[in-house]
Amino acid sequence: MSSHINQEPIFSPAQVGRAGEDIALQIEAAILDGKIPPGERLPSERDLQAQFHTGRGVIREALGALKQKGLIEIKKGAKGGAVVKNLEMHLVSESLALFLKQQHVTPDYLIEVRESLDRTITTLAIARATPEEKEALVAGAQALVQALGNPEPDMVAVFEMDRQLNLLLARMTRNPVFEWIMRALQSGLGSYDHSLYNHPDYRERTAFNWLQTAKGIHRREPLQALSFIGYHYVMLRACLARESMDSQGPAGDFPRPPLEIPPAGLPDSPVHNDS
Amino acid sequence: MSSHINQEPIFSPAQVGRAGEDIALQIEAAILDGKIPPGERLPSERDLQAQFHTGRGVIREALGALKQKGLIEIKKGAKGGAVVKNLEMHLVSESLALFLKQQHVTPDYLIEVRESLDRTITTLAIARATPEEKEALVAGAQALVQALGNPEPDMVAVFEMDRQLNLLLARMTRNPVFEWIMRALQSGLGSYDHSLYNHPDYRERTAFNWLQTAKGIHRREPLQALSFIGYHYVMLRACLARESMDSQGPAGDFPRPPLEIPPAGLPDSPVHNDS
DNA sequence: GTCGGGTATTGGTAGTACCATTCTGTTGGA
DNA sequence: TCCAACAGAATGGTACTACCAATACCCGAC
Repeated sequence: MSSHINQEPIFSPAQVGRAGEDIALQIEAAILDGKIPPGERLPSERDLQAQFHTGRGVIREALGALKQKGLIEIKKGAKGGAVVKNLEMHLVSESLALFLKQQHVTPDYLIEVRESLDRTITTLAIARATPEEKEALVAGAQALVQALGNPEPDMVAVFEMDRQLNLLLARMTRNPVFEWIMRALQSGLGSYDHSLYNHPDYRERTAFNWLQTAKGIHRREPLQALSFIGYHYVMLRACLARESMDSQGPAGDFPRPPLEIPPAGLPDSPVHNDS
Repeated sequence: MSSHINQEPIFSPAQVGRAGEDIALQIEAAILDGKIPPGERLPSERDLQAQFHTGRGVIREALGALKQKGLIEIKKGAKGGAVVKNLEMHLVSESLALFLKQQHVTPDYLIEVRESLDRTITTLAIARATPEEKEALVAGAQALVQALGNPEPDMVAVFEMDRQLNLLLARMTRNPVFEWIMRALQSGLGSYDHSLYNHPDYRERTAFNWLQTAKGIHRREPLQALSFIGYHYVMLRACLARESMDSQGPAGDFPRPPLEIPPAGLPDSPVHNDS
């Protein structure tokens, strides 16, 4: 049953001292070169042990490293073993999240990056997305507004709708790299973004602002869309600032947050609808 | 010699079936909670084996995972062992870079993202970097120009200088997330960027353009700096287009590249020097 | 005081044995 | 004929032992 990799010995015995890493690198290279396509099974640990002329512990260590990187998936039992799988985004995100945790990165940093990315993404989306996608974006934003109109909104669903809207927007750039970075940042930002929907003061304005952004994109009005994007981040920063004050100073009836928030209810009609 | 973690048993025996992961998670949590600060040594593998009531192989697997994540560093010999270290950014970036590699992203996508990122980074760097950093950037660009003035330039050194300039610029934003993304994209872009220095036609212009960019940042002239950034990517795209034509069509004396490149030798004096 | 070797500690590798899980094929009954 | 239950094989997971290799430290000879 060692005929999965039968063309010729892809792998060669490892050097001493770093056998585990060496083997992991060889297998990783074979995977990235496409010699072992996703879905294919690697030989069993005992077969690899024989191929590499090493102990099974070393093989397990190497496979463990690849599993950690997300390159393979290991299943037990007969017909189990290591299967090459497509890298999933969430692993990349996890790696970033780990880094952000240990470095104690404040939300400011993430918000800044996301705002700049959002601006580029919006511009590209206007230029490249199909009318159907733009309409889907507007429809999604309208659904978000509607969901928040409910006096007892399902917040989990709302968060997911927001997330999907962001990803759709990123996808509209026709550049997958934007979507990947966006996903990674989203998992890092996560809860911060949610706080915007948790405050009743910001909730409706945020959703309505999303709708305006979508409409701006649909009308192919970059400057308008960018204005709404900016307003989103103005609100997000103010919301987080208020939250941190709430948690530190004596909660209750302190003055309004330092950053003055424009009044709610941006008119829908003033922006001319005939494009 | 098990007194490094002597307050109380931080760790508890692991459940069966996923002992390795379980142990890795426990240690990781202890590290991220700050119970084991960076620089501290973990108990030896044999001590951990006793604490967790498990085999040494499992311990090695767990430590290997943490090492893979970059949370610890393992040294051999007496007084060796696993020491907690600060997460290095390049490891985190590697995660995204690995993903980009497996997805076979074309250079177009990466270039687009990098250009938009470069523009934001440049703007922020002008606003936030110290004068010393800006001078260092100019000095680095000058060194690059000088290195390429040599008829037989050390290309490896040139690539590294270019890389370092990019990272310095990203660091000047005071936002580590930009540096993270930059590093990830760099390791993905890598060789594409190098082609700019490999073509004699573009080599000097690229370095000179770097110098102009750095000077624009130093003079706090965002629009000028952005113009030079744009020119860099104009050249990069043209260079890659020519390369792909070279490799496909009959190489030799075909017409000039489709995208007309402005003449070399942008004047240094015309931009006013008195800021 | 300095150099050198011995020794203890610790990670790295090899190998074996056994357990747990999963699939597969066979067998026996309805 | 069909289906369910069981036995067996393949494979990863764990445990344990032994030994090798590198490193730091100590101690004695010079």
